[in-house]
Amino acid sequence: MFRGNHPTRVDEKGRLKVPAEFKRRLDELYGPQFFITSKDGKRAELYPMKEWERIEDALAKAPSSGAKKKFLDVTNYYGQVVEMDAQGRLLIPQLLREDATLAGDVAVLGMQTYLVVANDAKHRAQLAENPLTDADIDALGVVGI
Amino acid sequence: MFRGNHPTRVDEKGRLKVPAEFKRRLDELYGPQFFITSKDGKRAELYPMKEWERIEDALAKAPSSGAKKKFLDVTNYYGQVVEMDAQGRLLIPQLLREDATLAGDVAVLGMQTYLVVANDAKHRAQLAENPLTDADIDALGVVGI
DNA sequence: TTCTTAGTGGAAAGAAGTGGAATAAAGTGG
DNA sequence: CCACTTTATTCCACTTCTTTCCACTAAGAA
Repeated sequence: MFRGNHPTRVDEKGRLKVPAEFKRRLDELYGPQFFITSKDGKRAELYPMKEWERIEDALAKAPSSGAKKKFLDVTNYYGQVVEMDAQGRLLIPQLLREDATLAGDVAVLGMQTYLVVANDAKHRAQLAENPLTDADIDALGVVGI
Repeated sequence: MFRGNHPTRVDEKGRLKVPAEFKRRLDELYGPQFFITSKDGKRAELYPMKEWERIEDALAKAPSSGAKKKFLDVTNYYGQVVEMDAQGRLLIPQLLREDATLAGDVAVLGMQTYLVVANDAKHRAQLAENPLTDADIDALGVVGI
């Protein structure tokens, strides 16, 4: 399970330095291959290949639907298979770099099974715009939060 | 399985440069022959010959129907058998080039068993017009996305 | 302070992409 | 039916970009 925010950087060549703690986890649980994509074009999502394949399988079994088609259209448009090098860096596709403004300082967030890579300022703004409400929390139905 | 987006170009002669990664996959799994066609005239679909034959076989076994007739009418109207040259380029039929506006920058999307070739700007516009919403994702019912 | 690990920049080698010339094929008119 | 014109295809050679790897710097632990 990936959790928390690990600030890092994207260099001029568009390479993301995977924070050491996440890298260690990834090396031990998965191979060096990832599927990097986006559902909204505003931030990147980094899936270990196995996790992404699991999602593809689940989708393949689901009946055809507009939502499914859209999902594939979007994720395959932004998506690309990427490999992490020995230095723990991986190249973010240009399209994603541009649309999600991934350059310089970025936040890498652990989202349990995958990672989110976001422009820090943009992410803050989005949180401010669309805050978590008491109603949202109630809807979760989980005790102890 | 083909996945992700590999931007490439169609040159003035109407030749599509197959992105190297897809080319490698195709060379290893299939021959240099493809069936290029379209279901809507808005973007091209590129099937390795074997995959297209599989579809034809499945159709042949299906009973006659309006849907089947339409499918054959459209795919055979736009369709053509094409070969990839040693440089990884293949000639897109003129009709398809015109209708789907395939010139200059195009996106080649991996769609598991086949590839989609779309005008980049057009595809983006389509995504913007019809974005993937939280409700869509919820509707998929897949965990871990 | 010294050792180890994390992060960064960049040069060199190799691969990918591109244009266009040469060759072949198809089409057209006499 | 032949010769000529035009179009299409193949292949070579150049350029550009990408990837890989090496080496340095910085930061933190012993």
